[in-house]
Amino acid sequence: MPGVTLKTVAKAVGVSPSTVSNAYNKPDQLSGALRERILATAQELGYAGPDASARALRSGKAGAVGVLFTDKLAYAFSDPYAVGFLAGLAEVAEEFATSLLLMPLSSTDIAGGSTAVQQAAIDAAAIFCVPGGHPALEILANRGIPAVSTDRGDHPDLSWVAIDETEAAAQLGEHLARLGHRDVVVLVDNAQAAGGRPVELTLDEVGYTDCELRIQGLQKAMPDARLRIVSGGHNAIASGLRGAEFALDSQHRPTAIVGLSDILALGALEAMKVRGLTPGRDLSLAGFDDIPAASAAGLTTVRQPIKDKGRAVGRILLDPATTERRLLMPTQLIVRSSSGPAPKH
Amino acid sequence: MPGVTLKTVAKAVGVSPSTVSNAYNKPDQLSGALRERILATAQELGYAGPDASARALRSGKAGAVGVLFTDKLAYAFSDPYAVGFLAGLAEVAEEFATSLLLMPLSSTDIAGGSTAVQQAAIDAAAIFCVPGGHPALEILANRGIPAVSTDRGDHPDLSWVAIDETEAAAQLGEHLARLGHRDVVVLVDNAQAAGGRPVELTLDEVGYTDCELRIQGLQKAMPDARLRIVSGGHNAIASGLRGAEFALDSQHRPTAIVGLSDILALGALEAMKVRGLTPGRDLSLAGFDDIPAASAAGLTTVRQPIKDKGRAVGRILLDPATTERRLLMPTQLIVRSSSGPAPKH
DNA sequence: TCGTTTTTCTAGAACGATTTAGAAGAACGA
DNA sequence: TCGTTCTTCTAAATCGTTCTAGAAAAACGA
Repeated sequence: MPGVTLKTVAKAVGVSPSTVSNAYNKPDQLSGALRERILATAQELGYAGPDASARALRSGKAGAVGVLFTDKLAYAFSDPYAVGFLAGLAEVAEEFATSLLLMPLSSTDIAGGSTAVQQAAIDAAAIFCVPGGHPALEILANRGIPAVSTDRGDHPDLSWVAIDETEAAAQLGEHLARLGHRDVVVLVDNAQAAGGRPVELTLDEVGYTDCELRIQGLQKAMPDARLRIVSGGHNAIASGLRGAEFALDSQHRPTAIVGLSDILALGALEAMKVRGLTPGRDLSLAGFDDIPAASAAGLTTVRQPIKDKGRAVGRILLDPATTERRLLMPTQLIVRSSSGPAPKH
Repeated sequence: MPGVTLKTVAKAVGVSPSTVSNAYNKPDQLSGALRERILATAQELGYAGPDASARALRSGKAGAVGVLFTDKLAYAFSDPYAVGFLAGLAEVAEEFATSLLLMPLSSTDIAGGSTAVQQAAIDAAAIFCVPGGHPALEILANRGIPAVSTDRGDHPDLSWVAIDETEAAAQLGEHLARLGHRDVVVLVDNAQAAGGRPVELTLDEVGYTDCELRIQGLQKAMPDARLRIVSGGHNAIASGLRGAEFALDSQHRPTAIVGLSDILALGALEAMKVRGLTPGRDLSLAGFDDIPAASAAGLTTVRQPIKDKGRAVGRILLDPATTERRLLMPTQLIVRSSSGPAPKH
């Protein structure tokens, strides 16, 4: 029962440990007959094959790619956008017989060093929407683990697969400007408001670079508009709902609300429903990402090819044939019924 | 740059490797001053902390829980039901600072032993909808890795968190029987039909135990009904669509279609749309799981608490305080507009 | 002051494999 | 027949930790 190892098998068969190892890893290094005999004996002894950790240590390959998510891991699964990314990444991982290691990013004790980012046995890492400058990124860099981010970073070593955030937002901004919108509230994901009370933020307080760029893109495309940044908490329907309520109940009511993710925009849609407001007529609403639910809800949004993004990250990490280290994916403005002309004052 | 290890640091500071190890893992085993000094030197040398594989090898703990999915990994993400499970599991994993290792289950070469199930460095495993008797399960058992399945297994060692499949299906069966349905097509996930051509199956060919139980439950609750089992491929919208088309175009057209997952039922809904059939009037439709899209589509279904299922699996795997090894979760019939009285002949 | 306990640190043996270099024997060509 | 090339297998070193004892020094109680 206890401790059946390579050595045990080797002794039982009467060969050296190296040979047993070869039986598993390099079948052409030994005669077929012997290999059969080794495998049979192993089976008989209840040996389940080379130990994963030992192999990883000696050979320096873990056979797994780490995935780092913003904030709570459980949280990532509530956003179809994140799930789509994962699906694309998983597709490539599967192709290369590599596992995906989802690492929780508990910010507590990150200095102490007992986090998953420190401990995880991985060969490479995919970084999904983690704000630049996050300590976890430094840890990865320190460990010498190649990483690909979904956000353009300024660090020269970092690879990324991203979109032109500014340009994408500008497309949407132009659309809204053309419709005559001058008062816009932008809903963002923000930890400050996670307690439950919505907050209004300055551009500097936003935190995520991609969000900042989107807001700048919007502003650039609608120079005459007044943009306010509001957050109702993390990236979730409920946060969008709260943020939109805050915006709708404020003194100066906007004529358009832009969620920096469809999830947030869908939350805002709920808030409008409660108040009996019709999207596209009483108030315009737009999102980002174009998740499946967006089309069902008639939400104007900026589509990004999320699954392809996941695939591309996977290829950079795993496929030696891929030489491109930085990729800009196309985006597309999808106009639906939730956006319409600004109501005349 | 090359090979900075515990030893390097130890030598630099002038202490033994054990002490450096303790500085990281057992801070109370050495004076604070020395610890500070060690950590500082490590930083200086660019040492990123103990190597994951080496630690895993020596201590016997990998800090990760494996997740095994039916079929393609990329595939799992297209089903909100699977995603919900993952979310619940991730929640608990996060609590215990444990990573989640998603393992591809490529059936090729499973005998050869080079699969993720063989190689993965994991302490425990969650098995999601993998049919009993699958070789991967045996491998896990062989490796001595504790596992929890989402299906009731007959193996005495196996833990599980499941639902009473028969009873859950019987609830739905009674509902349909009461509505007067006598001709029912059951849509199932099946690899045989993955090529694209829908097939009609016998109960024995279904493969998945949980599906078999559901069909038996349906039959039990509607003894007078004629049940036909049809598959349009794997668990996906498109498969449901193809399976339903096959059923609707067949000689003996059913008055009700039951998808053994909401995803399959939603596919059937598409097929009905194309043909201009109104669910609940021209044809009744029901599913399983109650994913978010089901309520939006007005789909009658059997709800199961999937996130709780994930959480429970996580607790059994990770929480020593949890002693229960087998759990039956409650289910609930959710009647919506997609089911109605069978049209009079 | 002297034994006893506590704190702080170390030596050396695992952990379970893979890898490198090379030995022994078989097969081969001329 | 002899030197050469394969094929098949092995010995020993290593991968980078953590663990088990136990030693040395410091603190303690009486």
